[in-house]
Formats: sequence, C-alpha cells, structure tokens
Amino acid sequence: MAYWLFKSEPDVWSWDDQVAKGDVGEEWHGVRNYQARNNMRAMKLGDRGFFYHSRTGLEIVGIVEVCALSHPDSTTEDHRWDCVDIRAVRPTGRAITLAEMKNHPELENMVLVNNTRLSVQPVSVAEWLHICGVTGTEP
DNA sequence: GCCAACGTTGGC
DNA sequence: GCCAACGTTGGC
Repeated sequence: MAYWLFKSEPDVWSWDDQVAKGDVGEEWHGVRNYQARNNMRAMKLGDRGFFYHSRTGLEIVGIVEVCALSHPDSTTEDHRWDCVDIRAVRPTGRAITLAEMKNHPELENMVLVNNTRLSVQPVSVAEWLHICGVTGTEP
C-alpha cells in the first residue's frame, strides 16, 4: 500500500464535506497539474492519504482512502485530466500544522514541507507512521 | 492581501 | 525547442 497527501482549501472542500460523503466518497476533481494527476494515476484501491487544509488551517486533519481508481475528471471535457475518488476513514487524533511538521527532523524531506504547490503528493511510509504516532492516530 | 515559487502557454 | 510572459497556488 502507498501513502499520499491531498490538499484542499477548506472554504472549497473541507474535511467535514468529505466526511459527509460517507463511504460513497467523492471524486477528487479539479486537479490541473500533471504531476498531481500522475500521482493519482499511480494510486491503487485501498491506498491511504492524509487530508490537508491549505490556505486556511494549514494542517492535516484526517485520513482518507482511495475508493475508485483514476478515471476521467467529470468536471472537464479535456481528456488529459483524470482523478480518483476518496472517502474519509477517520480524523487524526489531533490536527498537526505545517509549522509543527517543519520542526520535525523526521519530516524534513516531506514534499509538503519542500514543494508547497503540489496538491496531490506522495508520503513515505516513515513519514506516514511518524505523523500518525505524533498525532495519536491509528495508521 | 501580498508575493514567491512554480507550472503552463505561446511567440519566435 | 527555448524562454519570456502570464496565471495560479498557497504560505505568510
């Protein structure tokens, strides 16, 4: 299983919105960046990801699961853009902010810390376990 | 709200 | 195919 991180501005699509979708989940549409798209194309069913609030909040608030493989983005006719569906699994034991993550040497190579602009990004197993441990979250 | 970083577009 | 101009993201 691989691990990922999904960014969303909570004003547009928040963790609460995601939770409200239940096990049906929601299409992660609107990504118009090749790197982020390629990450989604590489995802497998059951892969897990952190749900991160960008712009407002700047913190990881929950864990999601890939529940549909990459497919055409229903919000555009442009066939270049695909996306997966994700569903909420559980909130993190507590939120962890970007500022806090920057203070953890174990996370110094995390994409989130080094490339602020990639909206769908990989997370290493070590990073995943570290963040789960620190926040009291079942991995 | 500002602006740095980055990605994309398009003229040449 | 290069690169300047432009647009967008997202931290601050």
